[in-house]
Amino acid sequence: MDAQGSVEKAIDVLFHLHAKPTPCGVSEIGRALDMPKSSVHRLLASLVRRGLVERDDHGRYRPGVSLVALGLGVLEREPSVMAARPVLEKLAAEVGETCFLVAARAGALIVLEKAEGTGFLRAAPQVGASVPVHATAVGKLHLALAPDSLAGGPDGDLESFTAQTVTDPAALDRAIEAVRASGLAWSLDEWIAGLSVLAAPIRVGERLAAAIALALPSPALASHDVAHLEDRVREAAAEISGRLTGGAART
Amino acid sequence: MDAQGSVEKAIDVLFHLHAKPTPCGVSEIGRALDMPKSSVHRLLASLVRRGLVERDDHGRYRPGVSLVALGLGVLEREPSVMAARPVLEKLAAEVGETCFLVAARAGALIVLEKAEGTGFLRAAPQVGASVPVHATAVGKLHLALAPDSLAGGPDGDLESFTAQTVTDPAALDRAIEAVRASGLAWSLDEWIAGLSVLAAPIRVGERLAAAIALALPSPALASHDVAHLEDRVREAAAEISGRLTGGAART
DNA sequence: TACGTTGTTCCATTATCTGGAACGAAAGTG
DNA sequence: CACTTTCGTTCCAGATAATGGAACAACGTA
Repeated sequence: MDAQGSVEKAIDVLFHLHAKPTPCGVSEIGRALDMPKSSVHRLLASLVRRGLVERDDHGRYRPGVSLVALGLGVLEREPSVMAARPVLEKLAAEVGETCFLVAARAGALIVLEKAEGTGFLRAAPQVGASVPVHATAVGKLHLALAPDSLAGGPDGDLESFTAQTVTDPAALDRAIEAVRASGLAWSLDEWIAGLSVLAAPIRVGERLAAAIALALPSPALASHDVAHLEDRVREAAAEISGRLTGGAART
Repeated sequence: MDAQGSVEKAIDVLFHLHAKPTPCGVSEIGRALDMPKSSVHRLLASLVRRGLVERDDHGRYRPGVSLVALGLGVLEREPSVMAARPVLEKLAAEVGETCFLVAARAGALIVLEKAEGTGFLRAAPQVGASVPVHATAVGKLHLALAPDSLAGGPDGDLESFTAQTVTDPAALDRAIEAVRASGLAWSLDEWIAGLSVLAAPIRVGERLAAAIALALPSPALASHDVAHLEDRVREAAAEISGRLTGGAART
């Protein structure tokens, strides 16, 4: 966690600003990151000069708007996002629930895109956020189909989020085997109580490029035709796969 | 444009990666930014360690997924975005055309949010991008109602984008006066040929907090009831203003 | 008013960044 | 297939730029 160079310290400052919901002052950051005020001040000055950090009316610091262009640029660069966006929106509108595009990046599972449904379950994970592996549908999907894409095996540290979280490695292995057999993954209240997720793989060739996930409030499972949901999610994933391999990713 | 410290150089490298559509190599960046390979390599290593930069299969460098969390975090932090999002979506769905939320940040006009319509005109500006001042509807709106929010007066450098761009300062002043009188701003092919935009101010108290913009292909103006469009955009802006002042910005 | 805290500036010390050169590997070329 | 070019990476002495304590001024508060 220690910073080695000035650029890494600057990035740490940036992430601290990002983590805090309200603008921060120099002294506060210095105390939190154990850095002298003058260093924080100088690093912030550099960040401000490049627009990564701004100052509000009271002189306090907050993340700057240049970051949104950088962040959105990353998403536009991802072909899977471009291919998945319309499909996600169509699926979300049909089913009325929120669905996500998730992929393994830098050894973690990152939410790349989201299409919100009409139900109460809005914005469960944020775009850009990372989700746990062993307690989510997309995580089990990756463990089953592309375990190498995730850093750090799920061994030993199976954190328990809810009473339904699978914490026994052997049980997790069985679940993974079931996912491999069916080509679909479920997560029933295993990460967040009341949240059930159905995930399907998006393949390009033999590789697992990403996963599509449909999130529902667990009680809503009773009022849905589960077999139909599985078919629709599978179809959507296949459609995205087709767009990716077919090369029709242009706007 | 010259970098002074290592953090600013690192940020310059980051922006260069963002500007290039494809992943870059160390030497290429060094040549473009006039920096020795070894410096670029070390800066990139720091950026990679913090996840702001990633490497593809061929070892080349590209912006990393950490940036999307940072960028999206900035948007979530903006109350105007949270307040405007549902209104923008509703307006876009009703009119069938793309509409934007634009605000002045750091002396420039930044697109904060976008709701795409069903027409052909998709994604004209990107979220996070900046738009010119004197040739756009939102720009004239800001010049009329809050000129101090924009850095650098529009004097002298009225760049001509199309044949319709207003390049005469006196004519621009007259246009600004008309905007101030009507409370609405139009841009007819002044920035991009074929693109017409209608903008209305979002006020919080006396201050101009942001602007809502409805973009249409210029030929579509004939098939729309322009007076009705103006009313709807005005209503939408008023609704966002109300959400901002009413304090009902919670999810 | 006196106090505590803030953001900012200054400056000598030295740690850190610099950037040229050398290296092995990979890609391109004859 | 050998040759050449270009790539990414590592190394290291020199020198620049980062460091952090102290002093300063500006608010906001007791």
